Amino acid sequence: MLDARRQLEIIERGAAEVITPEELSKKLERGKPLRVKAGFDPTAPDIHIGHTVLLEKMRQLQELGHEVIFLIGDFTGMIGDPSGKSETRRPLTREDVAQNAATYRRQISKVLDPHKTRVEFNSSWTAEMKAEDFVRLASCYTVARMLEREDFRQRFSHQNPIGIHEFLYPLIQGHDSVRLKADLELGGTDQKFNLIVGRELQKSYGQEPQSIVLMPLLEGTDAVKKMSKSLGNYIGITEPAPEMFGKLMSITDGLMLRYYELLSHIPNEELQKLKEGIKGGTIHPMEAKKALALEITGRYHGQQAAELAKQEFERVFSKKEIPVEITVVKMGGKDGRPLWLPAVLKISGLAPSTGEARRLIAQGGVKIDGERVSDPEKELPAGTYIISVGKRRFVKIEPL
RNA sequence: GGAGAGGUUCCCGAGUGGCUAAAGGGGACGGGCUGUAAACCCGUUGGCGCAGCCUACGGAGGUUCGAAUCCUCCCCUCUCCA
Repeated sequence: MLDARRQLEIIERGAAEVITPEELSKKLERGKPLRVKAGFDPTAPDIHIGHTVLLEKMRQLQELGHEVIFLIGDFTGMIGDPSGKSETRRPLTREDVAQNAATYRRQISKVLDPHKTRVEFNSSWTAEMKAEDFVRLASCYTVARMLEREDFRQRFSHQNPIGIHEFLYPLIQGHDSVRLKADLELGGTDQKFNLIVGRELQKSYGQEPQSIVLMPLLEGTDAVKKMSKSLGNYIGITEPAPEMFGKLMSITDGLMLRYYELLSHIPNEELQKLKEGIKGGTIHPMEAKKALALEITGRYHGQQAAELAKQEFERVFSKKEIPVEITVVKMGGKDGRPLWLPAVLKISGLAPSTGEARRLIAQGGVKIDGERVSDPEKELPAGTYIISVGKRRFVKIEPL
């Protein structure tokens, strides 16, 4: 095992907060593998690279020789995290959970070593708890301390409802740490309160409290809001390689450095050099971004696919050539009559409506075989054409 | 249970009888500049073979030559009191 100081350096990379570094350092100095816990929601198993920030941290800990537990909160999921607005959740069935777990297992194997990863479900011990066990658990915490949690505090002061059962969420999550005898728990910054409850509960149950590493919530491709599916600023890890590569290339330089810090496997020293190189002008940001896109795309699709995605990117955007893979749409007017361009754009999916198509043409966004067209009433005789809208949407039209 | 506020186009949000396909902002898209960056500038942002027509301001009716705007009923959201 690496010495404690080096380990801590690696663990702290990208972390928003460590509670507390001194305490964690002491644990590491013992030279024994730590038991590391990270909990995941049993819903939404279709993960994006924002979720992988936590997974990458888990991977690092695995490589440092620690025992990593991937905990699926299937029991907690029935309560619904209070922070998740008021959406009443449909309780997941056993089959849902099993299926989601399988998806998780498959997707996380791209980051974590499946043989070293212990997967647990918190229902396996929570479902067996008796009423008195819950009472004992609940007695370990006070209402006043519960109300320290920001969203509880706010709702309480605004006289908005707080279900009693919502208090169980942090308690059960903390109790998981007790059951697992966790030395360290990882979570997003939004989980801070819950993880701290875990510490308190461990003390109540006579255990050494877990340390905590909080990871930031990764900003999405817009560089402002946190990555989420509903905001459409995400990069899903199952997206096709060219798509993934392209999205990574479109992020801002600042965000690129953040992605490097939180997602790349390059060591801290190299990261430092990279930052300096970009600042000093010896490294072109675009080259650095290509390397990042290559690394991440390669992680989920393999080196070869990533390399092809890069070539494709350079082909289409640097050399302005047409893509290798291009959607082909066959169409033709009746009796060889010419095709009305806006209709062609609509049918081929390049525009959602003929109105939109007209606008795109008028604004100079449409090219046929590389030639810009400006007449919305343009008609095309039957034939083969490459039509493009903007920089990235291409379709090949062929006669029926 | 009682009192009040509100539901407008992708989102926020103006609009209180015709000049309103509906201000302004955000987002998105297209163009310019570039590194598909970012920032910035310009433009577009209901549908339709489009100088015109059709559909739209929670839903259903009604008043009116004319309604997002006025009336009636219904649905939903929120706030305050109990």
